[in-house]
Amino acid sequence: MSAQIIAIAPTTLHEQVAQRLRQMLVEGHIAPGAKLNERELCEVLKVSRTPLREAIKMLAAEGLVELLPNRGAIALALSEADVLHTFEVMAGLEGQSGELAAQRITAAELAEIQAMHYEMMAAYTRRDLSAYYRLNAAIHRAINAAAKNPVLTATYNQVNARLQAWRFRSNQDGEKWARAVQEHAQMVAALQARDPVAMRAVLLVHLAHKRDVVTELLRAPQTLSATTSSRP
Amino acid sequence: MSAQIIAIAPTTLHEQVAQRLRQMLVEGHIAPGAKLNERELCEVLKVSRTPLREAIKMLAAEGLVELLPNRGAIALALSEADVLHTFEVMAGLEGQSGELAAQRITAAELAEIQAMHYEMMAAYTRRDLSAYYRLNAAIHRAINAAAKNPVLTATYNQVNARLQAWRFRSNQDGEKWARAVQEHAQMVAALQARDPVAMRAVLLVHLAHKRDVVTELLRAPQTLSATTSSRP
DNA sequence: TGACTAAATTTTGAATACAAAATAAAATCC
DNA sequence: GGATTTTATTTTGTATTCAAAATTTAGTCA
Repeated sequence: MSAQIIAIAPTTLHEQVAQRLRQMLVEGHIAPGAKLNERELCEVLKVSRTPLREAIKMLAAEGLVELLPNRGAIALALSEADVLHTFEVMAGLEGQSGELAAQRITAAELAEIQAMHYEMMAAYTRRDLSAYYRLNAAIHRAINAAAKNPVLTATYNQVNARLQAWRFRSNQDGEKWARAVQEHAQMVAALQARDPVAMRAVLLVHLAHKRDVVTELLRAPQTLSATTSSRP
Repeated sequence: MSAQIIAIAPTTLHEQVAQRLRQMLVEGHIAPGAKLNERELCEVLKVSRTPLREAIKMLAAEGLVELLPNRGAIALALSEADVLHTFEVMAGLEGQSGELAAQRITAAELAEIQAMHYEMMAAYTRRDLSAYYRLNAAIHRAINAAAKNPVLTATYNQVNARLQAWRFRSNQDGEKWARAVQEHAQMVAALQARDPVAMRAVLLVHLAHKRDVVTELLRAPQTLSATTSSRP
C-alpha cells in the first residue's frame, strides 16, 4: 500500500487498460456521461473484453465511472452539487496536506518547490498555459509529498481525479490567473515560515477560487463535447 | 454518484461477490496478508472466476487488497506506519465531517442521534459490547449523514474500511471504554450547541484515542489469526 | 545430506464462448 | 399515421477454455 510511490510500469493488461482509460476520461476523450461501449473500447485498445471489464470495475471503485447494472458503465457526470461536494472534500484534504507539509517539509523539498514556483512564474509571464499547468500540478504534487503521508496522497489523488476533467477545460481569464499565481506565492511563503495555519488558509482560498472557476464553467452554455464515444 | 445513498441490493454477481469479500476482509475471515486464492473463493462463493476477479479488482481500487502481478491478490496488511497514516487521514475527514454536521444538522437528525446515544449508554451500562459497537457505528454514520456531503461520506467510508479489520479485534479495557463514552457525550453536546470547532476538537481527540487502542493492539503479540485461507 | 536443476502441477492472466438482458427494428393493429 | 406488440440485433454478464507464469515436487549430482 505504501510502497508504490513511484508508479511502476504496469505489467498486467488490465492495469495498462485502466491507466489508459483514466487518461481518456480525465482528458475528456470520453465525455462526462458518455457510455463506455465495451466492443468499441476493445477495438481501440486492442484487448479482449476480460481485462477491459476488470479495468472498468477499478475505475468504478475509484469513482471515475458509474456502473449501471445490465447496461454497462458511463463516464462520471458530476452535477453542480456533486462538484461543490467534491471541492468541499478536496478543500479538507488539501488543507490538511498543506498543514502537514508546513510541519514536515525538508529544506531540499522547499528549495525544489521554490525553484518550480519561479519556473511557473516564467511560464505565467510568457502566458505559456501548457507549461503553467504542468508546473502547477507538479508543485501541488510536491506539497502533497512533503506532507509525508502516502494514504493522504492517494486519497487526495483519487478525489482530485474526478475534477481533472473539468480543470482541463477551465481556461480562466487573466485576472483569475493572476490571483492564482499570487496565491501560489503565499503558499511558498507559508511553507518557508513553516506556518501550518497560514498554509491551510491559503490553500482553502486557492481551492475556493478554483471551485468558482469550475462552477462558472459548469453553468456556462454546455461547452462539454465528446471527441469519441458520443453517438448521434 | 450522489444518488445511491441507500445501498440497493446488488443485482450483478460481481457486486454481490465484492460485498461478501469486503465483509470477509473486514471481519477478519480473511486475515491481513493472506492470499486470496481464486479457486478456493470460487468454491466458497459458488461463482466462476470472472465475476470474482472483477470483484477483487474493485477491492484493490478501494485499497482493501493488494494486487501482485502474476501472483494474485493479498488482503491488506497495514504496517504500524500505515495505520498511523490512515488514522491521520481519518482524523481530517472525521473532523471535517463533524464540523459540517454541527453546521448543517437538523433538529430531527440531532434528536435521533441523542436517542441512539442514550441507547448506547444503556448498552455500555450493561456491558453489551455487541450492541455498543452497533450503536457506535450508527451514531458515527448519522453524524456523517448530517454533514450532507455524499462525497465526504463515501471517502470517509472507504478509508475507514481499511481500519475496520482492526477495530473488530480491539477489545478496549474498561477505562478506555469509559473515556470513549464520555467523548460521545461531548459530541452530542457540541452538535446541540451547533459548535463546529468544539465538534472537530472532540472528534480529533476521540480518533486519537482509537488510534492508540489500535496501535497498542498492533504492537501486542500477534493476535491476528485467520479463520480461512491461512495455509500451513 | 544438501544444494541445484528439471519436470509436474497449480495458479494466475487473457481470450473465447455462451446466456440473458436491453436496445433497436420491423410488423401488426387500431 | 401513430401507437403497440413482436422479432431481430446488439450489448452486457457469466462461464469456460487456453496460455503463460509461478510454485511445488521430483530428480540429479557433488
